[in-house]
Amino acid sequence: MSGSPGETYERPHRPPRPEGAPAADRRSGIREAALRLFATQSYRSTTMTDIGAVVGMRGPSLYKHVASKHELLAEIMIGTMEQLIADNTAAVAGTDDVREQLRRSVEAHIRYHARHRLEAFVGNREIGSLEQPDQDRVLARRSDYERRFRELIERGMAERAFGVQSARIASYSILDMGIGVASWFREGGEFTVDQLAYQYGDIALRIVGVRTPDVPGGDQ
Amino acid sequence: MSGSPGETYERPHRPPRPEGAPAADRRSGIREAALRLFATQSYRSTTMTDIGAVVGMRGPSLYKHVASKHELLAEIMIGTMEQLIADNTAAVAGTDDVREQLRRSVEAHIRYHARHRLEAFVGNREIGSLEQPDQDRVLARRSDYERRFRELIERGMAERAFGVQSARIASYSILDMGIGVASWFREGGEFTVDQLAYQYGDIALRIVGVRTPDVPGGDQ
DNA sequence: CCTACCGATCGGTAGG
DNA sequence: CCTACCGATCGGTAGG
Repeated sequence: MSGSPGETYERPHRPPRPEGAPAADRRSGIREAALRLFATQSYRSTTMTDIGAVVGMRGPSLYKHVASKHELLAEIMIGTMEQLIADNTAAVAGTDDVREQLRRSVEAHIRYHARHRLEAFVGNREIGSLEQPDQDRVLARRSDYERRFRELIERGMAERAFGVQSARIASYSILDMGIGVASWFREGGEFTVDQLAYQYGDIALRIVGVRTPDVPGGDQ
Repeated sequence: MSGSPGETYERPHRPPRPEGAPAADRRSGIREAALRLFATQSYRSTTMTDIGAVVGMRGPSLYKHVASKHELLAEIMIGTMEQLIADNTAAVAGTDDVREQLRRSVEAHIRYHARHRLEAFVGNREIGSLEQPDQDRVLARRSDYERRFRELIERGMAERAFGVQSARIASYSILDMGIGVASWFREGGEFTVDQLAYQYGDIALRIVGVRTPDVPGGDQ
């Protein structure tokens, strides 16, 4: 729930290149640098000079590897949504039980937001920075992703496994609490990613009305 | 959970001033215009010319009413946190029951995020755009606000009214799902602000392990 | 409240 | 991969 992920960078004149770094890694190195800078300074405030400095070249030299600054943002954001959708597909594949599918969906959601904090953070803050047609591409994938959770909850309702006042609000609340994880989670803190995922799985089940241990006054 | 709040503006050459608008309203009009533009285009992408166009003057003329563009952002963000804290103080004042205090705190949280979507949206996205000492001022108020929820949950645990694995995660999940409301809520949609607040109050109670109607299979 | 304008910044291109 | 540089933008000031 705090501000943007904070790190510090140095920006020497002609520096941090491992000399003989394979040209193939160039592009992914640039993407990683861009991601870090977009997350900490915002897309708009990050300059090509900034990105270049991290990977050890001048701003204009980046155009040998990428078409534009916007392309870097679009790749990050579309890749993020594709990964979330793929993870969700894998999560629900292993079982037919709607409770277990919800738990696994939420755990995958949390795991992604904890392990790929920067991607998730940028993905949620920079939607307005995307130009068309990339913005629509990302929004379409977001709708798809949201729909999976809503329909899962609706199925749980139909099977009388879940009980909520509104499947839409239940799904938003579950998704939004996961999104929040990208803002405050830090590896090496009080909880591991796995512990976090499990706890949020429990919380999601409680939201849809499934009984979980740790009820008030003991585990009855 | 969608993108930024979308509206459209016109930017005529010398336009939308009600002619004899009281000079006292000038400043608040400018703040409102800035808020809308910061929310839809981001702080960084909003120019003084943009803001001036909304209130019917040239960019440089704004400096007769405000000290800087940054001052507008800082006022919005500090004001947002102060209001949230004041609302929370009022919310817990009317009762001693920890369940009822949590419900009212969450309802106030949701109400603010639904009624002041733009403030909340900007308040959560533009923290990194704030310069010191304003950023620290806002972060200090955020910590205060978060602590209120965490300590309330801890009290509920001590009184055996609540049962959670981690008060910190429970409070983050509750706060974060409320923050999400600012992204997707639209007045005139499926739910009124009051209905929304009530439903989230229920969800929060479920998260902390308090039984609520609409359990699976009827209301038990 | 306006025009003129300063000083600085930035994405991207040219042409090695 | 670099330097030089274009064209455009922007916050803010000067001086009415």
